[in-house]
Amino acid sequence: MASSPIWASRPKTRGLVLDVIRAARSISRVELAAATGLTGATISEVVRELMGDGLVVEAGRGAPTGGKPRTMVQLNPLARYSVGVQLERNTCVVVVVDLAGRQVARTSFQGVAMPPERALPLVAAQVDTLLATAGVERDRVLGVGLVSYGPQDRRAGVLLTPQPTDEWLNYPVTRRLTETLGLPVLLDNDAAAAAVGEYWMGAVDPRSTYGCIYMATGIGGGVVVAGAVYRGSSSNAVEIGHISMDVNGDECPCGNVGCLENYAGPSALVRQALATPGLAQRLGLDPTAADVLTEFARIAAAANAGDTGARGLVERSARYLGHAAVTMACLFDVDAIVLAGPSFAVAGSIYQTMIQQEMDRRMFARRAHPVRIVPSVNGSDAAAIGGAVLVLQSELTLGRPRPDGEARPAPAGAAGLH
Amino acid sequence: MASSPIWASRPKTRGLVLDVIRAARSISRVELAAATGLTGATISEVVRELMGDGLVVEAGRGAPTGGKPRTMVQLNPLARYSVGVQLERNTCVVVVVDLAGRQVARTSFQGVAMPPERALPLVAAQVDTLLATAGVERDRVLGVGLVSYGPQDRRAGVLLTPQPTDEWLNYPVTRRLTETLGLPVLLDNDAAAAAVGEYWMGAVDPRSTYGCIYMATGIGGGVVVAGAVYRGSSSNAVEIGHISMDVNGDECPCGNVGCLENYAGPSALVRQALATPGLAQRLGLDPTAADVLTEFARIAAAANAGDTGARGLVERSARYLGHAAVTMACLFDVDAIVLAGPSFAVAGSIYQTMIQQEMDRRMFARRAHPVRIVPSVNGSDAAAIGGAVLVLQSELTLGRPRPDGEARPAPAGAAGLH
DNA sequence: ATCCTTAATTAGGCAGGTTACGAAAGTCAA
DNA sequence: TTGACTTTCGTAACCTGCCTAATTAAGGAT
Repeated sequence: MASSPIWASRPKTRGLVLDVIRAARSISRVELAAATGLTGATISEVVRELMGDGLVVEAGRGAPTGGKPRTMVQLNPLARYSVGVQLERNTCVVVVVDLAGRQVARTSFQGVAMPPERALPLVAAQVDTLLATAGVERDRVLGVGLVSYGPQDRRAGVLLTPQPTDEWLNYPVTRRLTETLGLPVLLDNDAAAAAVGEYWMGAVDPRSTYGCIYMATGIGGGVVVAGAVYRGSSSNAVEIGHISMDVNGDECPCGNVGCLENYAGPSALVRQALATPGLAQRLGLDPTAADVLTEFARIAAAANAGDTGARGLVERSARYLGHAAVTMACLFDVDAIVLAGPSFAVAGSIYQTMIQQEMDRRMFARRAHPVRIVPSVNGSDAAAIGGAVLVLQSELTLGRPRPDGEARPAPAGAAGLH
Repeated sequence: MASSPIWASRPKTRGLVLDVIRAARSISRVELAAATGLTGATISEVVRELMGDGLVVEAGRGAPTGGKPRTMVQLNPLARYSVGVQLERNTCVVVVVDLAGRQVARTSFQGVAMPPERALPLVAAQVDTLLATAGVERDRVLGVGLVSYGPQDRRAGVLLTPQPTDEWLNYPVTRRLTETLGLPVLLDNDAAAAAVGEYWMGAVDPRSTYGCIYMATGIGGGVVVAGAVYRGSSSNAVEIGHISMDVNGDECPCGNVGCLENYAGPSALVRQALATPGLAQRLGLDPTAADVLTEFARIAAAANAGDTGARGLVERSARYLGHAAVTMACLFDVDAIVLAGPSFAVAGSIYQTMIQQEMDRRMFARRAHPVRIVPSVNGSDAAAIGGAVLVLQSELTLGRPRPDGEARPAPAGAAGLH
């Protein structure tokens, strides 16, 4: 029953209305009409359809206005769910969220740094048990959003990086997971996912253009324009971790020189801390530790606690990130930049303050509007939640782009670049 | 007659069809159906309407296919015109283009570095005489595209920079020109205009995402996604001239440090040449010259001719531009970057070669697709032509966004950033 | 000449919106 | 309490823009 075709008719209008209801949390039909530009008649009908599908429920009356009071409608969070899976270098986070984007279950585990043939069944098992323990019926799950760092072929559902192990390169992750789980699987970039996550949670103005810097082990970026991810030509946009901060800097495995990640990323900070006499011992860093994030967390904790050495490292990193943020703002003309991911979660306030400072100093004169630096509302799990949200968005509010290629064929007589 | 309402009905479909016809130059109805995804019936009707407006004409038959031969249709270039006006620091270029984007008249003059009250009437007079001498009837002119460097409030039609003189800041340029000329006036960024100019001329794959670096006195940037300019939150996106190339670099009036423009821009090169002993005399540079572009042209000419000193300067500039291009490609994920504007027109091949080299070295490993660096098909006047093209695009192929604000009001219950 | 193939037009229908209007449900003042 | 007024929401009738299906047009092959 729940698996009735929710994309039955007029998918675009339904999606638009659903999106406005979500953003407003609770809204009346007249307000919906004003917000969407549709008429009351159309709204009435669309809302009735949505209620028929159980996606939306009426909830009380609005404030008295002198006439018939407005009846408010809101999402029925229990109507549908989606799963977000984030693959980091060695850890994996799985979340289940409801229609409103709220987390209803979460688990995480280490040890995915193995070939996909062995890792993906583990992931699938975790998804299965998480859904079971959370008591979520399978036919109410819209799909799985799989997010990861690094370049990828989103359409093909394939990673273009030989990490964590060589076998991952070009391995059909999406297809494999779809087969094992029996659920639609979407692949996307972690930072892009974190960015839309903010939108879905209502943390940003829906009309705005904003960016996101996502920092876990590496540094990624995403930009959202009016609720949609900026994709570029191959969905590998906003690779902010590998823009050059110094034309004379060290060569990076990526091919570029002086990459941001090598100055400001957690790996770089841990390396710098280990190279600073005395600091490593004082913070209890383990030079042989495999997990960069926990080592970085120690540095961040020390910086927060007032350790001068640690704070110096973090501030240096923040200054570089500030410059990168200015570059992002210059190029994308954003209203705000969200800081998301586990590494900002442990040292967010230092980063936020310093990046905002750099932004105000470097951008102030040139623009009518300021650029705000804000922490993510989804904290450490922003990417996984964002992955789940991407599924919600693609299944509910976008105009149902069929997964089987483009609707519109290539213009026949169009010339290539000559 | 020519001023009949060309946006009569189904503006979106008409725009789409017109755009495909333009891109293909000559195309049959069946091919139009395939390219747009519409059916032959709809295409028939739309094409008939377009022919009724005189925008499109039948032109011969297609190659035999075994059945009834296809009748080809193409744009009627003489049906409509538009005007492009580019304001540089001290010079102004005015062009008239036809529907196909081809230049039918051009003029340029110096001496706009005066208050707008005096400069704009001059510009208007030039537009008037250019239209008159070209023999273009006024009611066939769709409008004027005014393009300029620096930050601007595109909606309000106002420049946000106190250049060339203080009075320009916040002066209602668009409104003033509209009044004097009696034609619709659009304000836009010169680099963004140059970028769409390429699209309209059929120089790029219509489905691609590509960037443009525009270099006149300063350096600007633009990005086009599927034929539409990437705008960001205030239409001041892709300010590539002011991204930082060195976190320890000199402070720029813009507020940032180590701005690209101060390493690689023509002003910087002229300054560097004047500071190089012997070079200034050898190239015949005038330390008191007001016009940077002609001085830069001397350096470029010498570099092309093999002067080692001059070539060194240009190559240094090209290397910096190469790094900036890599940053642009990293963030926007573009297929190609077009080099446009007068400064590339005089030293294009050196720049193109070196920027392509940097791109291949710095980006190669990370992506499935390469990024091509290509010269503009519109050469030195790319921005002015682009300005005219923006008018064509807005009047003909876009879904006719009325100039009086947004069609869709703000979502009522939507929360701001909290 | 007749048939086959492909192109373009015509005719009719449906989806998804619109405007116009009326019923329902409240507030407010006499 | 009651009638006047305001506002919401649903229904009815219509309009636009596309579709499908059938028809006409214009070649080539047999």
